[in-house]
Amino acid sequence: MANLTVTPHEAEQALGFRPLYRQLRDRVMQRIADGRWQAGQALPSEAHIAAEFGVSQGTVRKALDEMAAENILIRRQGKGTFVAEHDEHRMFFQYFRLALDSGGQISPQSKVLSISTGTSTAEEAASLQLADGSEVIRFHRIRSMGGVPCVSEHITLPAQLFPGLTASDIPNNLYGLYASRFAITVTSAKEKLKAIIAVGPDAAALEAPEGTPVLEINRTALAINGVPAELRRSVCMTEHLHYLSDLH
Amino acid sequence: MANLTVTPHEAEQALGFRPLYRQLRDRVMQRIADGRWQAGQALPSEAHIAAEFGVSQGTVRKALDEMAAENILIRRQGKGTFVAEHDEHRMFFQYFRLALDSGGQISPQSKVLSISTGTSTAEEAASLQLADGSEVIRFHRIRSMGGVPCVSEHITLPAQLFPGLTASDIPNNLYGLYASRFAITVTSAKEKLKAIIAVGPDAAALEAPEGTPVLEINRTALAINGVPAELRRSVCMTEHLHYLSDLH
DNA sequence: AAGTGGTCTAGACCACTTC
DNA sequence: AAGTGGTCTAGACCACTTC
Repeated sequence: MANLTVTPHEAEQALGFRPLYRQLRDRVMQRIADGRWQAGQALPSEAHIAAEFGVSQGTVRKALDEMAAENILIRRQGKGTFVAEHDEHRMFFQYFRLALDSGGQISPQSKVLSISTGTSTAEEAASLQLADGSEVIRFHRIRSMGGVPCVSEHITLPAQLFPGLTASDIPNNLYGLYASRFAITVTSAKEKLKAIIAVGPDAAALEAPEGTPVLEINRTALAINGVPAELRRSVCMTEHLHYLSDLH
Repeated sequence: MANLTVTPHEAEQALGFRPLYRQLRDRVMQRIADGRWQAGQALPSEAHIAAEFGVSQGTVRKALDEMAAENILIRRQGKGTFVAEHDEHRMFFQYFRLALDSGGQISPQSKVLSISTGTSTAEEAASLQLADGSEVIRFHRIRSMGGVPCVSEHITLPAQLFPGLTASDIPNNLYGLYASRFAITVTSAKEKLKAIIAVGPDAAALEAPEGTPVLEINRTALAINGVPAELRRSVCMTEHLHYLSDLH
């Protein structure tokens, strides 16, 4: 185990006890991150990995099993261990919880109505854990299904994390863009929902008559390191749509 | 391993391959279910369990680790393995997603307004996977926070699963009652949310003025075996409340 | 010092997939 | 037949808790 940490005793001194299989896990993660082992491809067999890193197959197994439990790897008996493909479609619907009452889950079209930069309000700064008055990027977009506007979205981003973002860059799947261009991987989000009456620019963008009840969703999205990366206020027409929530 | 299934070959014939550690898991589950190992109490040590069931300590470990991952057991190095306490409070808020805008999560008071039995509608039968026209129990209750009505709930139960349920039985925490009195443990639920305008008996029960936007939640709750056990339509005032959704 | 779960190893054999 | 991950065992040693 010359390649990994050292003796248990030294490791203990340095940063508490860190098991071999976790050290191995770190190194496997590194290989995935630097592209030596690519998404969708097979890793070497347990035996090969064990030989290369100088640990037992049992230790390799423990590291890979842990990563499989976190959906980083996929293991298939008889075939091998593969780097998971966080495919676009699945990722998208993980954070898009609106579905048609009739059953289908369809992808909406998006159109950016405005984009601007400015200084954060006290509330934004608090939610994004920024210093007061930090630079933020704001944009407003409308999402439609089959040509019918259904969601009006107001998004606020810390400018520091998204240098050079402009309206022309904005695709339907924002979190894919955040990951590929800004190395910001959204891993969780917290949403607060309310029923309100549509008013002002939202009502206009949604073509909602006076007094229409709409679903307001306030989201804070967190990056992989737990840092808030996005605020999003969505106003949704729910006449033919609903929001799906799974409780476990 | 005379106590567990038999030979691998026979098991294979019977129902496909079922590993030893899973068979052991089943038997441990049974002991927890029949009360021989009670919530909050320690199990015998891995070595004792291994000896009693005639398997290796590694196999015991694999069974217990799996149950720990599912929050059925809690393992503490140096202390032992304990049956998890699915405490009331945690269980309740797992399925009660409404919180005050001001921050606190408070438990609402409940009052049953009406209860009746009848035959299921086609829609209810489909959602509960019952034969058309099966007997169901329906009740309507109102939940209040600090004396202010906030949720109007319409609940439909398959009468077969809840024999002898009457209005006087109904506590604030229904799922606790289902588990303790009817041996029905709700383990997951799917909710569909919409924004609507309060009308009829809901508006009356909520003391909602004409045109008030409210959050409508349609829940299907599933028991441990995956069988639908309850339908619940909740109509919520969200002026000072919001619905919390965590996405991962 | 004694008891608990946690880590790590080495090795046998099995289930599944591919050739 | 050969290669993969999955199961199971036995045993050594370690980290943590309690006495």
